[in-house]
Amino acid sequence: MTDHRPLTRNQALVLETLTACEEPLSAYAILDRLRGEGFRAPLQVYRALDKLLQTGLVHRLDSLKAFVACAHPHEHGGEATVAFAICENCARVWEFSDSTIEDRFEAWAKAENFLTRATTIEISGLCAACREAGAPGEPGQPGERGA
Amino acid sequence: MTDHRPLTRNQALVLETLTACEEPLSAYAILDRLRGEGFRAPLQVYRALDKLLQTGLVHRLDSLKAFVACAHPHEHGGEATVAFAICENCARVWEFSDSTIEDRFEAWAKAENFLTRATTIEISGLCAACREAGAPGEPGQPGERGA
DNA sequence: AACTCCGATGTTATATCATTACACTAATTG
DNA sequence: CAATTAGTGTAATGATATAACATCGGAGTT
Ligand SMILES: [Zn+2]
Ligand SMILES: [Zn+2]
Ligand SMILES: [Zn+2]
Ligand SMILES: [Zn+2]
Repeated sequence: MTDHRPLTRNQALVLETLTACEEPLSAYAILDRLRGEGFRAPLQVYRALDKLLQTGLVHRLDSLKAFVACAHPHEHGGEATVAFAICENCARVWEFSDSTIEDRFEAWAKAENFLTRATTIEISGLCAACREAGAPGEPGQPGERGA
Repeated sequence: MTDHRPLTRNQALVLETLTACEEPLSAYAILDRLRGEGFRAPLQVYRALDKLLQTGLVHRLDSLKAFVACAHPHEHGGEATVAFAICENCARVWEFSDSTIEDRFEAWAKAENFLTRATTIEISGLCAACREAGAPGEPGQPGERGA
């Protein structure tokens, strides 16, 4: 199923950009950072992202409309359900999974005869560092997304 | 916190539109359905939605970029974490909550000292009816979203 | 009534996110 | 070689969401 051919130049550049960045980046923010490498159009980014999403090297955060490199020690091929905690202040992301949570979702699906294909879990809030440093709105370090 | 003043005309119209529809609707789909009532611009819809989202009468499904009326028997004011199961074939949505799941998220947050503000859970797949009727991709009844 | 405040409204323009369409290149394979 | 497949470059377009500004109307005061 997982195709795993080596990454192309565009795919590698997009992945490097995301890996080098602590925060999620929008597709257009990635584009801007890769103009020096010859990127000119959104599609070049979106197409690379499509592939990286398929292979699990990158995740899309629906609540931010942005993308992050997978930073989780787990193997994503195993299709484990992953949750993302996103700090609204510094924009950092934590990936974690919990087998009990997975079990409960499976139980619900079984009871309802629902065939699960994908599960999206995103938690927004304040990370430990930002709780101490600043306040729930006061930017400690704003952590600008985008350009 | 919850303001609960009576709904304005625009808010009521948007809510009625969503309630009358079995599927989630995009803001622009709502706009199209309300042109007969005098709606002309996206902002009229988005502003009404903002209020309805605040009061919990409507939910936004990030994975669909669409909105649904709250159909859950629960009281949303209680801030219970709700999960949405979305059929990719017929677009119908099921809302449910599970205290064990909530407990596990709380446990993670406590361990990480993360202050949770909102939790988004969306499960995509095939509902029981569509599993029997059709196939995992073959449209039994496509269930067109949007216009 | 006149004044003020505040939430809602109407309208135009703009920003942001994502895809369609088409022509082309490179590697693979029979 | 021809056929297939994935990837690429470019322009145009579509879909989703917000900014900015003027106005309106009710509630509470004076
Ligand atoms: Zn991951
Ligand atoms: Zn933080
Ligand atoms: Zn609800
Ligand atoms: Zn269905």
